[in-house]
Amino acid sequence: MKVKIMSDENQEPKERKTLDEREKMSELERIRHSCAHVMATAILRLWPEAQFAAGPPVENGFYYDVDLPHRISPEDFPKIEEEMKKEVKANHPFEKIIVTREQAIADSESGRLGGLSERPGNVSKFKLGNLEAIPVGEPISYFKNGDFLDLCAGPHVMRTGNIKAFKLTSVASAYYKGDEKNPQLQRIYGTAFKNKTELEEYFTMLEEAKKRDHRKIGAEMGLFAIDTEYVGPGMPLWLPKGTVLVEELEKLAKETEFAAGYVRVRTPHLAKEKMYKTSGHLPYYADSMFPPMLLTDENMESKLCDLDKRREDAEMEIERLVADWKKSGKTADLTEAYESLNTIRSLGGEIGEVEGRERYYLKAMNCPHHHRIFAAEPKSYRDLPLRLAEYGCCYRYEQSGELFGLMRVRSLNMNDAHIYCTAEQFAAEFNAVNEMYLKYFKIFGIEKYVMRFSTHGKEGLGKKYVDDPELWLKTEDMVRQVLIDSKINYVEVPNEAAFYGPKIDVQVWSVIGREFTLATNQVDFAVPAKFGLQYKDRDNTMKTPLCIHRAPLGTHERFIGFLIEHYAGNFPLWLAPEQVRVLTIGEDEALLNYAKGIVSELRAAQVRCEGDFANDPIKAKIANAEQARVHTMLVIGGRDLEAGNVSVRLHGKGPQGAKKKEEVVADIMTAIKERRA
RNA sequence: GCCAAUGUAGCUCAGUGGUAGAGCAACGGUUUCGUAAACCGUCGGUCGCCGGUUCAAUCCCGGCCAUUGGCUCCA
Repeated sequence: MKVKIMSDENQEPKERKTLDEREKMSELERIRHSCAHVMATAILRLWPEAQFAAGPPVENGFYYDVDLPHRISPEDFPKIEEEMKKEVKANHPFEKIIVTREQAIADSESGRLGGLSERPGNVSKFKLGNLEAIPVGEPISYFKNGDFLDLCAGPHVMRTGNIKAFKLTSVASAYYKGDEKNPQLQRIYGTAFKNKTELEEYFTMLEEAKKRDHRKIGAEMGLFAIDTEYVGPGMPLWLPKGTVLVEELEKLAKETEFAAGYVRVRTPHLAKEKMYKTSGHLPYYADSMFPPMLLTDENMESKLCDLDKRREDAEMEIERLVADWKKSGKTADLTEAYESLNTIRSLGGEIGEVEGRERYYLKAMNCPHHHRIFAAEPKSYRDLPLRLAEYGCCYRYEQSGELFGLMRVRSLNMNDAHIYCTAEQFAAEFNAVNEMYLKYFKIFGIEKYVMRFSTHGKEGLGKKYVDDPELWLKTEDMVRQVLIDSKINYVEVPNEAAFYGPKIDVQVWSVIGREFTLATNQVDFAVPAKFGLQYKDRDNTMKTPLCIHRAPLGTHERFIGFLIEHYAGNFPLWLAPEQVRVLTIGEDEALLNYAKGIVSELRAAQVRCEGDFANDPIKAKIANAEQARVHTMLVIGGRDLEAGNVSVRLHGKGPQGAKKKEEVVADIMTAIKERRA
């Protein structure tokens, strides 16, 4: 199962690890890295022609990239594992051998490196490539276990027998050195632990994690559905219970933003091509947008149809002339016919190009629309900061292999807002946005987070993106200062900025260890100018505002996906799709009236309350309610009726005893109002 | 988009070269039960879609679609 996802971080370290850093490998990493060598040994016994590339330890195990005509499938795992066991049992030492570069090159060319023996004609090409990456002066070493000789800096465990517990897990493809231009290799994943118990615990943990998977819980609770046949992949339908989550989040955002001085706007889902040409999104982002819609009027349709017919006729005429020519043997003049065809063809192109044929795009982001709202009315410095907020629905054409439940979708609702401000106002505004993040983290009990501050690379200054190096540096300094001043947990990542400015991504981890980029916060000093956005300053001159893009709750889709796993579907009362269920014991009329009265009272107070008055034993009703993850169950029998009580039971926490009805209702209302955890 | 695996009832899963089963859910009854499942019955499937091999395909082969695990990408 995928534990690390949505990472902006490249899995492969961009910089080579130094030998000192490698020496710091933990015991477990050494075991795993050594296990990768053992796996390579096993694969070579089965397929001696295999060529290996890189085999590092990773977060939950290890992999080794291999090039092999035979496609390894999970069916091959048992026999590979069998060979691995033999190698472990042989208990070969991992011998370190220091060699010269010349020696290493010679051993690669003979096919010896990454092999069990010399393999004439089968050059260890990837090892040769790896050698080139080793800086001059750094010692070059081999590690040898049994017959397997590998170019490797180590470190390893002492002997193959030290690998006590391992299992192969999956196959994937990967590009050599992670570069799309390089050949694809088969990446065989496995994991290893210090002992069998820990290995088993790991797989048990994976099973547990599966139970919290938002896709599973989403289906169980009836939160969302993805109808790939009729709606399309990556475009979730929010079912009634999931919509509750959506609307509660919107309510939270609207209240928070209102208090922070935001104003709300609404915009269409489409815009003309000019919008995205102006914003500069098209050249950078076209692949991620749905293809444009081409608008033609009826007149043009018929013209194009007519042309199609004329073109076909012209082509047939040429065919006929050619056929006659062949048949009769007499030369014929085709010039005229071809000229006619070409004229028709060019007419088609012209019609396609003429004005009036508009391209519309589904919006992939809300900012350009908001910029046009800024532009809709003249602005003065008194209007700033202007904070435009919208839960805007965007569409992104994510690659098919990227779609993943609610976490990576093609239709998304962003908790979006754009803050237009002056450079002087920037720090305070940016800081207020950060405060908002922290407020939300507190409400949801998100303790582990990191803000990734993405800046442009040095070589990118003034070239790749916005051609104003000074502005870049100045803005980055402002952001950095705010982050430092607010003592927020952040890391700086060069080279990953948006094309219009530096950005901050907020990374969080769900309880099952999944990593998410939840929210984003970007500085834009480029696009407002492209749209000619200006305000009149005190000195009566026109100036361009800065813009902060921010989405503390990210998108509904990803945030709710995260929340489902975070809470394992056991939402706090304020979020729970079904907050209260009243369960009756027996069918006495007075009892039913009492129960129905409670349901009405709670619903009148906007509490999501249902009644289960069915003809089932109370045990069954409770089992149903527990399974549906109803937050609060109010069990009512004869005893409660007489005393004016309700017996409270909380989901996952069991019975809480009988209490006065008024007291319970009041407590429910307070817990919801406070968004109690 | 690339590599691999998977696709049987709403859900979880059996199964076979001779057109399919179980449990739960749903529906209809019976049951009147105090904190996680009372009993009986009924309904439910073009075995992902399209094509091929075959007397016969859910099963074998090919293509497509979708999902999953990775890779690449991610404003």
